[in-house]
Amino acid sequence: MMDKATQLLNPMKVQDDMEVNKPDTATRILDVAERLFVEHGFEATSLRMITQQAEVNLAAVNYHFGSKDALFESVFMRRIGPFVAACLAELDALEQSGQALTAEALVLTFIKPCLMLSKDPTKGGALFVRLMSRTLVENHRLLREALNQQYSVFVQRYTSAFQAALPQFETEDIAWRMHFAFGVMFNAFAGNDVLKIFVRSQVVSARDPDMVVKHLVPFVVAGLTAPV
Amino acid sequence: MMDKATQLLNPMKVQDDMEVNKPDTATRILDVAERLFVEHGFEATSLRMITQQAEVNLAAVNYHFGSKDALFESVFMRRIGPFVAACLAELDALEQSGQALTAEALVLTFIKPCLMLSKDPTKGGALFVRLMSRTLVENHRLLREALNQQYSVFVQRYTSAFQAALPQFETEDIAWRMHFAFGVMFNAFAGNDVLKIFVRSQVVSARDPDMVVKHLVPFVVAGLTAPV
DNA sequence: ATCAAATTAAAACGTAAGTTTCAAACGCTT
DNA sequence: AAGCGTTTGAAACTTACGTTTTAATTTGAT
Repeated sequence: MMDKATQLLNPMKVQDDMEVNKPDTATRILDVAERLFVEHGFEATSLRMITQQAEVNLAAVNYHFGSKDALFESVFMRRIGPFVAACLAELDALEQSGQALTAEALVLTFIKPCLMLSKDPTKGGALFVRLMSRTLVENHRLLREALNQQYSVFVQRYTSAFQAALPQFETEDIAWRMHFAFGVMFNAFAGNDVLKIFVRSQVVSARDPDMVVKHLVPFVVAGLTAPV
Repeated sequence: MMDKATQLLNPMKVQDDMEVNKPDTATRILDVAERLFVEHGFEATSLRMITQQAEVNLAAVNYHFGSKDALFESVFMRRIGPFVAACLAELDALEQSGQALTAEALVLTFIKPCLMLSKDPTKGGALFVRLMSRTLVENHRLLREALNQQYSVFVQRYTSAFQAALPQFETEDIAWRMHFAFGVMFNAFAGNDVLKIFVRSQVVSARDPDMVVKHLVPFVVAGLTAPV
């Protein structure tokens, strides 16, 4: 298997393809797998569904990724790194800007990357947050280990920042509020709507990311800053 | 197959059992299936896992419920009806009590049934809300149809109530806030914690329902009543 | 042009899934 | 006690899954 670094050094390869802009096999698998994992979940998505829609051979998955488990990990890891990095960059920028460290400003450091991703199809679009959401409830063992080791800094940074922004609250209160706040935000961008179980067409279903943010920010900020 | 009504007329049957308090086959299947569906999801739970743990024969599932799909529907429907009824009863009680129709009071009409269920193992305990949560993201087609027809009144009643409690907001704003509010509440009781993906032990993980409520109510009420 | 490595293709493998079958056991009425 | 509908039990069936194997093909460097 040729590694990514080698591929990037030879971009002419794609020009030889008959079909223009058709990504290589591994990328096509990742793209289709991401969409199907989000739509149907990990277990309900078969390698045959993936390879058919990606127009690649069945064996290509095991050749490029090793196993279905490893494919899922690759799908997830492709997105999580850049996303966390974007959030931390926003945090850095805010802290070094000299602006007041308010709850709203902190919320926006998370929302802006979400919004950016939601609008960029090449970065998985709105699919990524939905993938996170599904991953959360499906609770993959392997993923937990890797994420704990690599991205615990994400929570630590936000915890410190919120403690600085909301000094009037105790650590435990802040933990609860962060728990709720990130929950709402993730579910909002993922389009999870409990009420949609019961009624057919909610206004909320038309999920324009900008509209989500417009209503989401006041709600979350109010929750975070509410008196105990 | 003997129907439930007939069974209830013959309670002596259980007394004949060697093992005391051992529910009948169908109930044992429902109980185990509920737990496994919550823990592993619908697709990842096999009928063989269920029947082994329930100590019943494999064919019993198809005999009593018809199919795995139908079993899931039975598992879900056993809980949703009483839960919605409990919420509506709280709503009725509140509206007829003459108390002020505040956002907090409305929130409590939802939270009290959640809390009640969470503490009653015979009613599925905390499992039910987690089942709702998983069902939401797994998005079963069959279930949607049934729920839309039966329980749209749930959303309608709460929508009317919140419109009365928050007359200063427009209908669309209220729809968004309800969307967020019910999302937080469901996820709180379901124990879904996005941050738990990144760090091993959150305080929130120790999920005492009373603690959840204590922190949840101020957060949700603040979000619902925040100025636009 | 040639050769070795990387990739793709087709087929088969072993396993586990949901479902079905049919006989045995049980429970209730007569 | 007999008979009949209900329930349970053990086994087999069909299908689909993830994976492996082997050969064909393509690719890139010599």
